[in-house]
Amino acid sequence: MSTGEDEDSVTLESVNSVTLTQDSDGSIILHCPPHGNTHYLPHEGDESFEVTMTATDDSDITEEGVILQSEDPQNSEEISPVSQAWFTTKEDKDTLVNKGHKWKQGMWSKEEIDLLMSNIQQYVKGRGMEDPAEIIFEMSKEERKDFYRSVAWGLNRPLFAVYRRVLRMYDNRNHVGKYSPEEINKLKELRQKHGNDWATIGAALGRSASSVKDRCRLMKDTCNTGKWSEEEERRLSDSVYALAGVCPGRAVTGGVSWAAVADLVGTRSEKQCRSKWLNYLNWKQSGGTEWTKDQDLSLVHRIVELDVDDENELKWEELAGGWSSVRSPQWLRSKWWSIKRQVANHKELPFHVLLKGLQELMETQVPLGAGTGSPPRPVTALQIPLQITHLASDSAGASDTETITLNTAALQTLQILPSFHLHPTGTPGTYFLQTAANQSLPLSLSSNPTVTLTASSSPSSPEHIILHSLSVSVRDGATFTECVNFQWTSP
DNA sequence: GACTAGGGTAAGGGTAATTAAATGGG
DNA sequence: CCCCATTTAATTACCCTTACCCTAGT
Repeated sequence: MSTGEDEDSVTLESVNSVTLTQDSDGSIILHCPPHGNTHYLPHEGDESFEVTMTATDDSDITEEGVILQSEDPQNSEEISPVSQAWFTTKEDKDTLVNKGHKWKQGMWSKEEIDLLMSNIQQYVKGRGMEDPAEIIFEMSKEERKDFYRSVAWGLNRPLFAVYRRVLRMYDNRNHVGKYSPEEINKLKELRQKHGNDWATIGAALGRSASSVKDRCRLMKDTCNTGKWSEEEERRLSDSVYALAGVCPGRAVTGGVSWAAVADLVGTRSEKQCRSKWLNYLNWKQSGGTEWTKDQDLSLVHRIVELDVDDENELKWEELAGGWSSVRSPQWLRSKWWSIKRQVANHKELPFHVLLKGLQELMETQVPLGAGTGSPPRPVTALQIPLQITHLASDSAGASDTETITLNTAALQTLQILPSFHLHPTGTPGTYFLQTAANQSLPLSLSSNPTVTLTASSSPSSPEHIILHSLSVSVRDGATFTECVNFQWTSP
């Protein structure tokens, strides 16, 4: 895409209005004022017309453009036995999985957290209380009897895992942030006095037990920081190979006790050893080659091929196989993260949308992340192809409603910004809606948003269309809520 | 007395985000 | 050589599981 020409056309900057222009090469450019005035101005129909963009996937649309939601599949589901017992053993897990039950572990997905929170909310509301912390920390277990069972509904995790997460989530001494130097000193003192009684130490510091425990793991009185010396690196490799019981040069990416390694190394903590090994030494010792830029795309391709719905279904051990430039599965995973984070709104995107978008972008050489120009680090958001069936530009003056069809995926990634561009890709009818970063719209997977633009042609220059309003509505379940409604005043 | 459900702890393997240091052009 | 913007290495806050322990009730 010829970004240069686009820049040129950004000449038309009316302060209080949004203009949609089309330049010589056919690019359509939409401009909003730099600070996005959002005050409401009820303008009547004078020369305006409406463009309604309606999200469609394969579901049906009513005449108003409101899409009927296909039934929630979730309701019909049985309560999973996984979430109803306090299982702790591997055997329990295996028997349940063999019976065909889902068993989730590892990091909680956003969906799971949302479900958990809403379960808690429901439980609390049902009992006429307002603060879940009351139940969790103040009630006796008799009083909260079925609490954990209830909130675990719909989650394919054992009760104890749910229980853990709830405690962490509502313990306000658990997300305190960085330790100050004073805290560190106090922590060292307390450690001397109380040993590994983390609960006591935590109470004295106003931190959770696990927080102080973790902080202590990072510091060892004999620890070096900063760059590793060659001598240290050598000790690390020797220790890892010795403890893993393999001959030097073989890849080792797990199965060693890092605490034991750290003891042998002497000058580094277990965390430092692990990190150094997995992110550098393992690869260096086994004669790895440098990772090249085009392997970024190869990685995306390989992930696409796996065709999984959820990112945490990816098996990094498998993905890491086959290339000498990969330092460890963990390293490859962080590589993926750095690729993914170039998309400003990656967190809001469903996995398959993100993947597809990334692939398209990388294949078409659209630069990600940093722009080429002088403005510092303008992180671009994902560009989403937009199917535009037709756009009203004739019949200036007539109040007109046009429907622009775009897929749901596109709208899920829409970000409202001071300025965004619509520019054609060469294929008539296919456009990119490109927005810049920062203000993203929290559209969820299930939402079917409707975008409405109101605009009018400019009397002085008929080829310019002034955008008066832009609103986005999102349906969440049965309720239809408006989540963005910008109106701009005319000059 | 053994057994069990529910609840709890410390240790240690992890991830994700931030910060510090190195690097590569202009 | 300096000045930056990026990239990479190191650090750190926080997360999750495992392996065990405890207690009240049966």
